[in-house]
Amino acid sequence: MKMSKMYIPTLKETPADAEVISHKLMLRAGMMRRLGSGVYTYLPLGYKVIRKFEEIVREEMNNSGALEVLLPALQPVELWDESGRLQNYGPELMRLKDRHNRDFALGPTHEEVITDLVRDEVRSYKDLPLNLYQIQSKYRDEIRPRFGVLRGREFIMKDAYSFDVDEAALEESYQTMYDAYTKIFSRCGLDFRPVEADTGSIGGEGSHEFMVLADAGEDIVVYCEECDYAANLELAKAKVEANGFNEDSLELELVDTPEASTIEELVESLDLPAHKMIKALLFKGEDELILALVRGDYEVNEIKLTNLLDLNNLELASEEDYDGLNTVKGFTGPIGIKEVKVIADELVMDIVNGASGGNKEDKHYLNVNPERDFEVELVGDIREVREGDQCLHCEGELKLTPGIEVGQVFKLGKKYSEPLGATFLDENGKAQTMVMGCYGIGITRTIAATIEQNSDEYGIKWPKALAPYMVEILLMGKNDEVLEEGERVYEELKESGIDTLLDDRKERAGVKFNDADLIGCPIRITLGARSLKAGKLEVKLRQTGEELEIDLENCLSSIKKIIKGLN
RNA sequence: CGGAGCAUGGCGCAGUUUGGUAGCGCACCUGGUUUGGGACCAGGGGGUCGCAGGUUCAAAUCCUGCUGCUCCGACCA
Repeated sequence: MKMSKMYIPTLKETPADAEVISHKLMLRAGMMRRLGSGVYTYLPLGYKVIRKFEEIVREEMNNSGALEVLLPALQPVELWDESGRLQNYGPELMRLKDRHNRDFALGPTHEEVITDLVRDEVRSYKDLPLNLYQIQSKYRDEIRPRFGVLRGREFIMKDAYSFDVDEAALEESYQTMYDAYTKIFSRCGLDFRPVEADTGSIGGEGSHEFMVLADAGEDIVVYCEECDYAANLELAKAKVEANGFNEDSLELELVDTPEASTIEELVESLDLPAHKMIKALLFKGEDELILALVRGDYEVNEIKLTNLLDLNNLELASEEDYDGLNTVKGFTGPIGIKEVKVIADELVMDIVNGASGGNKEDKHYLNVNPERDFEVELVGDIREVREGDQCLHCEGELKLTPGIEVGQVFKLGKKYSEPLGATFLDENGKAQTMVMGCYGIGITRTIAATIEQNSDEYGIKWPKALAPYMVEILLMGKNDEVLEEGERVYEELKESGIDTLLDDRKERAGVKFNDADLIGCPIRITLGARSLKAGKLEVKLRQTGEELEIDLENCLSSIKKIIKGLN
């Protein structure tokens, strides 16, 4: 493509409302523009990158036996009612009405639609396994869209849905997708990790997220330094280490702790280490209050707590919720509290002579011993893993790092096939419920994640698989020889299938260099009178900054060689 | 939904306190000089000052209401 015929409106100044690198650069490089909150228009350059990535996804999906379909974005709300997700998904669902006042939703995901299709079409076990996928715009009415395309309200996703005869077959489908995802993100040159993940509102029995490691990430990846354990902080587990308190239990004591209600203040005023404190947090479940206990040096992990109690909804209690519990906010503890379900983290249980809230203004208990001094209804793992905790599977230490979720695979089981009645006849002519899996990749989000991981102060540094153009040729000066030679090299590269951009604009050198850095094609060729005289081409690699000269004569083979060596 | 802020040409902003001819930089158009890291000179086009009311001789500026957007939080793939 010739720059003079292309439309790449680069910006010198950074748009004011862009926070993260990918957002700034996608705007500045002329890839996209904002239409409304969380809604973007993709310009030719941005769309070209999207299509490159979609092609990689298509290839790997097709190779793994999945079949591409196109599903409607516009979906009758009844389907969501039928699956039972209408309440659950609630406000995230983008709703609208047609002229007859019928309710519709713009699909945030397509489990219902695909299951509806398959239950009507697939009758026999001979048609299974089946894996259907689609790539299209999806919608989520985000509370707060942000970070450009990383959290938008309209975004492009690839979603695949597998249908199997039983759990064992699902396991195979799941593994196939897991492997395909690993291939896809590897081909993109991304630094990523598959991690164990919570299933959230999609539901199901097991899940992995594919995380691109980047500071802009909204998730926290927990990984082991020694083995390959990795999980989202939402459900990451660590080894239970004994507290090792070798002391006799002492008599319970109520002491004054004026103005001390945080753990730090208590460590100070009670002269007791944080790991001997019992931190108590009051939560509101669906129809009961829950007092969650963790050791003072840990935080409560709400997702673990929610899952342990098998709830759909859990939130921190409000001021009013404390009424009638025989306690005071800021001094809440398990001893003598009423009307609440007490849930303790496993590390709390072997605390000896600890401290807990006195349930009275400015009072705390000392020499608290679980079970002797208070009862616990349920003990489990409800604490958030900390950096440095010991790995559950080996002797290694756990590390925490931010990550961007670019893909997630789920074993759905019968979560949708059951309520929607997706059945088939087995070898014995008996009706069986299909076992499903679903597999998503955020297309536009992956593009942004790639930029988060590949940029510098001058612009984007595309990995070769996603680069809009592999090579950009900059023409220096306007003498005819430069133009002709440039055109010739451009045609030669193009004809051999190398996606090439020719900057033939009547711009000054500095403008071209800066735009080239911003757009970030992996290989930059500078062609001017100077090098032409020497029969050379100047090549600069965007990823490494490496500069080299190649002979003009057989530049094609040199370029091909260079491309092979790129990431 | 709670808190904070913003809305003036395509982009970034000033002007609002103290009401009186809408301005600057970038971008754009024309001509000229330049031409290997975001040139210079001259000329030019483009804005219902977010929307609706109100106060006033006069409103970008003061008052009321609304809308949109951004940030922090809650929430979320």
